[in-house]
Amino acid sequence: MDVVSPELNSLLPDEIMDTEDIEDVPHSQPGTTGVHSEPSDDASVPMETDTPMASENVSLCLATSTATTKTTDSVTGTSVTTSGLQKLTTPFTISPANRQIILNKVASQASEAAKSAGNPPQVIKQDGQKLLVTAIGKSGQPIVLQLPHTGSKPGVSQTAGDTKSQAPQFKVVTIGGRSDLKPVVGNQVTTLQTQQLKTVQIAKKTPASSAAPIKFIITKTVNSKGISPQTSVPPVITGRVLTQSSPVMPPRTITLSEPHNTNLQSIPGKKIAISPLKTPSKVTVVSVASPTSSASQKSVALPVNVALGQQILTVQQSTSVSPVKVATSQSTTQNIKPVAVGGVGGSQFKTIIPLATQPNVQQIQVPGSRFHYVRLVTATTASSTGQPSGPSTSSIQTAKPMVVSTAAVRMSVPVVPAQTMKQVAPKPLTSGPQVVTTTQTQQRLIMPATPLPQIQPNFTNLPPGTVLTPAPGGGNVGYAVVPAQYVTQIQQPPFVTLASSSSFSASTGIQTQARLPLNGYCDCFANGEFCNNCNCNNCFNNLEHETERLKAIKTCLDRNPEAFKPKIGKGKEGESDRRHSKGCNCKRSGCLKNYCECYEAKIMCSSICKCIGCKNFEESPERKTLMHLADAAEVRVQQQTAAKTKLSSQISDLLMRTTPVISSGSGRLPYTFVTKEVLEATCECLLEQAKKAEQTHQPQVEAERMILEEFGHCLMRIISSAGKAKSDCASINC
DNA sequence: GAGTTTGAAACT
DNA sequence: CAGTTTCAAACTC
Repeated sequence: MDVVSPELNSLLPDEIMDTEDIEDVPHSQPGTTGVHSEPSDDASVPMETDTPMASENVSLCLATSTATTKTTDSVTGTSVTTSGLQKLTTPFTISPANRQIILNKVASQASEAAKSAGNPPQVIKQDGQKLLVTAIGKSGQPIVLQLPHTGSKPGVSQTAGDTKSQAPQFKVVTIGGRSDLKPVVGNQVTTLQTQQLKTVQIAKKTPASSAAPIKFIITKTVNSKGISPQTSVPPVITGRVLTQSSPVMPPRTITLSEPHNTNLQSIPGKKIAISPLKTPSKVTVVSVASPTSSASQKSVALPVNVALGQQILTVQQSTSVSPVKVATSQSTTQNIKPVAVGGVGGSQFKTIIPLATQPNVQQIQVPGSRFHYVRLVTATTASSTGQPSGPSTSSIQTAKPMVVSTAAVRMSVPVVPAQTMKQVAPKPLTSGPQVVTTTQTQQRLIMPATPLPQIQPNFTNLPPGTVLTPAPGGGNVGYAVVPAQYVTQIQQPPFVTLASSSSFSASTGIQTQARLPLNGYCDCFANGEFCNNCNCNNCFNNLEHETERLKAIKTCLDRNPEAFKPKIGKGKEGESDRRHSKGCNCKRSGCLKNYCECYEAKIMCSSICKCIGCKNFEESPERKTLMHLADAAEVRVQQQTAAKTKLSSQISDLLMRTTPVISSGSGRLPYTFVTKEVLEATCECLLEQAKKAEQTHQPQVEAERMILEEFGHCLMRIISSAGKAKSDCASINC
């Protein structure tokens, strides 16, 4: 088990790491989300609950303020004690012997100690235990994941030739705890005290927000054996989460069943990037519901720590099993649309769906919408038993996949709204199942970085973006099946460098860079959108190249964490509502041309601007003149437009009134009566009237009036003659 | 539409 | 952090 070091995490872009502005997504029903290890009558018992807790802010960082967690490896005798704030980024130890995973802030150190003592830090491999998961902390309680005994693992059928695959790798991500975590049948989960899970960043902002409910999610793979872990937990397939020292609540253990044939490779040095430094704004909730569960499917907005701007990709999969139910109090549409997750307006959700390998995904363009929608056309017919349908995952087929109800599922992943949401999608360089825990206040999505040999049986068979239904009565948590591509895309080069066996990532990264010009991104990309109907050449900014695209995004964020943030944001207190985040640097344009980003945004230059000869300030006469001219021009345009519209309307009206009388029958139009002779006669009349006025020394105004009056008389005569002619013609015809 | 100007971003 | 380069948008003709 590896965890990204704080140093590495510090390299993560702010969008990913910063969560200050993120607020909880309201949960309609606390304590309703749960994970079902298997279809069973116990579906009503969720693994996690949504009960709001005070100071429930939980980040991926497993932080404990006071509680001390101590775990002892029965085999190695290694004891790890942790106390104080604990970040998940720190490695945690896994004790194969006692089948426990200990989230330990000093795990790395303990691991070193264990290693020096002859105990390999990655003990998980030894037992071939596959999945793990997370923690859901409950107040004050450390999380211990207990792995199932591997002694008798009949179902483990590793792919021939892959020695590493036999050694399962566990990815554990603990985000936060919930107070009301409910044990799932056969699964025992102990929760940590919320305070322990609280991250420093969160603590700074909201020490204890009772209003912010914590939502945690546990992702697990369930053995298909259908064995009820509650009564008897097969050592092979179950992992167990134990609660330690829970002063308030009794420790609860969640037994996590693991797939028999997981191919995850345990690669030392692999780390899970979990925002160590900053509290994740939202935690992606991945919930797995028991297929047999009668509970409706629920969708959860899943923020992705990819600052893509404002796109929303939604994947909707519907099956006849059960209706989709929005886990959050918000409507389905709301899940799709940007949701004010954070206090900062503009937070938006995006559902990121790797489509490269998903032929059944359709990209939907919504007119007038900046959001991209993706629909999964063909719903995966994942059976309630969770049996993988894909042959590719044959090795895992025996394993009982997580209870994935593929009934109607809907997932929306909020993509990092530039300044509102920051989250981390930890990318394990090695493929492996990952545990996702979430708090109500924050959701974090942990996605498999690479093709998940082991967990795929459970998830890969589902369409990307599929939301695994939470347990009936469970919280507003949904488990999203996210293809590995997304994780890899989100991952950054820094992670690659850390990976001991990062050949995959490194190679892909190089390839991506070669194919995607880093400096030549179009507006679509800059806006976090897919290119559509663009004139791009060899465009990779599309769903077909989502992997490359996300890598490029990650690269951009590496270089400039602000890359996808809107440049025009809200100013400080007392300042203008809108201001440039960086300020312009104009030298020759005087900040009065669109070269200036401030001017272009129609905002004044501020003190942070470094422009020279700036004229874009409130009192600037040049600016005022420019504005006046612009306003005048705009007014003129509007007037002209209005005049044209009115004239057009009048003409149409005139034609409508005259045409039926005159044109009917003979089919001649009124203007056909205005012959050359008629015009000449009319003009002569007008000239005569003008002469008359001149001779009588009438003032100009009176002369004009006389001429116009004469013109009116002429028109009346013309119309009258036309009508008479029409009438005569009609009578003749009769 | 071609050429020039400009400034942000990337790069060193 | 400063200087240089690159490049696409804005602008001009």
